[in-house]
Amino acid sequence: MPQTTPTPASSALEADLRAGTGLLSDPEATTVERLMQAAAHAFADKGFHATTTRDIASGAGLSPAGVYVHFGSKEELLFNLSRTGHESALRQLRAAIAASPAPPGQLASLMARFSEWHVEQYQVARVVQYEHHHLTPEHHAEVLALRKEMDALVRDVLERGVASGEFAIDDVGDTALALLSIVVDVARWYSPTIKRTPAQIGATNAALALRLVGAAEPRRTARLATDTAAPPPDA
Amino acid sequence: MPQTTPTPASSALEADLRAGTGLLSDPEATTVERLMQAAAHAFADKGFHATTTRDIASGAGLSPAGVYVHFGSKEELLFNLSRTGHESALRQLRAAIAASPAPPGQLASLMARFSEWHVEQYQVARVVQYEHHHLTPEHHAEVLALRKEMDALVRDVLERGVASGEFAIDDVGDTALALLSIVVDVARWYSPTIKRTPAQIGATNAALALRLVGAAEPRRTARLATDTAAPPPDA
DNA sequence: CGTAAGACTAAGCAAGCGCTTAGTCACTGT
DNA sequence: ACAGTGACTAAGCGCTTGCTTAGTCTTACG
Repeated sequence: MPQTTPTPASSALEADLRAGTGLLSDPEATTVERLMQAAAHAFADKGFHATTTRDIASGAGLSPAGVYVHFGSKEELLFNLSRTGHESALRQLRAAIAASPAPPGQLASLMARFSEWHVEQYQVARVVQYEHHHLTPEHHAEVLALRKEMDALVRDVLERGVASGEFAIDDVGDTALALLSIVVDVARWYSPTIKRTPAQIGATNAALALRLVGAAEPRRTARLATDTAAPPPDA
Repeated sequence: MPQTTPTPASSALEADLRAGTGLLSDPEATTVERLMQAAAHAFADKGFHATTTRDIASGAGLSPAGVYVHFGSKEELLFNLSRTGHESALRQLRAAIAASPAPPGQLASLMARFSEWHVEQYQVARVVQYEHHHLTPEHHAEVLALRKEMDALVRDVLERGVASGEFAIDDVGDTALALLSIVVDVARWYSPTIKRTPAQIGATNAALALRLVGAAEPRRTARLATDTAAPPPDA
């Protein structure tokens, strides 16, 4: 049985600030931070199982054994990344909802900020959205609780908007799921080679959300697609 | 260099018909079909790299070496699955569009049938949507061409709806991406334990799509969520 | 100065991996 | 009757994997 290191976690606020630092780990960062960055990069790029502990070690500038000074196993590294990532995402959601007094503004702000988070932290976001089922059952359950909280926050905004008459939708659960699909899917299709800025993507998804709940500004002029606007569907 | 078997492909029409056959491979099916089913099951469940060729072999009722009688490598198995899966998806899309004369009906039919496909073939759909980047560059390029076709079909329906004045949207590319996000994401959250039928999910997504393009039936009564309707966000 | 603790590496182990080899068996055509 | 063919397996090869061990170096502290 492996001697499990007592699970370091590196200030989650720091993690929010260190946004898109690029391919090679920041040599100024602590070793634990560099390991988490290297793991996020590799897990997002190739997936948990295709990533070797040697990939992570060399990405952080360590020998293969250096990983195990700080993390008891590869799965523990994934868990730390996944947990802090979910917590970071939840913080964004809560802040976005708090930034506006009424459901329509809350929904717009929520979609914009959460989409921007998926773009700016797209490596972490990919791990959060697509790698959590490789966790051990115990760790998976812990992360699932955070995911349910995220879902509940979105549903709550929708329910209050329906109650106030500002939203006109058929079903809160279905609509919440569709809204989250639009955001979560950003982590799948986004690539740094895409030219749209995080703010543009956020604004687009906020506008789409308001349409979906029947709270969009009255009417817009229909406009045919120009080649300048649309992103490629795949990298 | 490995002696590559001349790439069997098993009638794609057959593949469409054999929908959700469950966990264990159909013993009536041919060996190639059983291998593809076992691979789809394992790849969807654990991902390409976490799946061993021994998993696939035993899932198809063969010894580990039996796989290599029919496929030259594990990647070739993924490629066959991915290619026939993309072709099957494309066929659904085209049939859905052909089933209706005007853009609103085409969009509704497209969203409904494509969503249903993601549910009924959810193991294949997961491989199609989430495993294709594990292909070799050559094979990846081939399925990317099929993916671009799928995207083009959706955009075409939107553009014709905008041109006819039936759709009122801000940007065709952004809207097409959001619609595809809603459908593709079905493969992520769907699980056979969920109680909603494929037809229900398809109808929901068709209705959401019509709202999103501003072509929904005039107004609906706002209705608060009841516990009976909404699916869980995770398995 | 001595020593204890922590961060790290060189080397390597056992297990599991993708895939191959050599051969068996059932069936087909002549 | 028999050679040929294709589907399949038992055994295993060479390599990579996650992780461990034993030890070095640096820093902190009495």
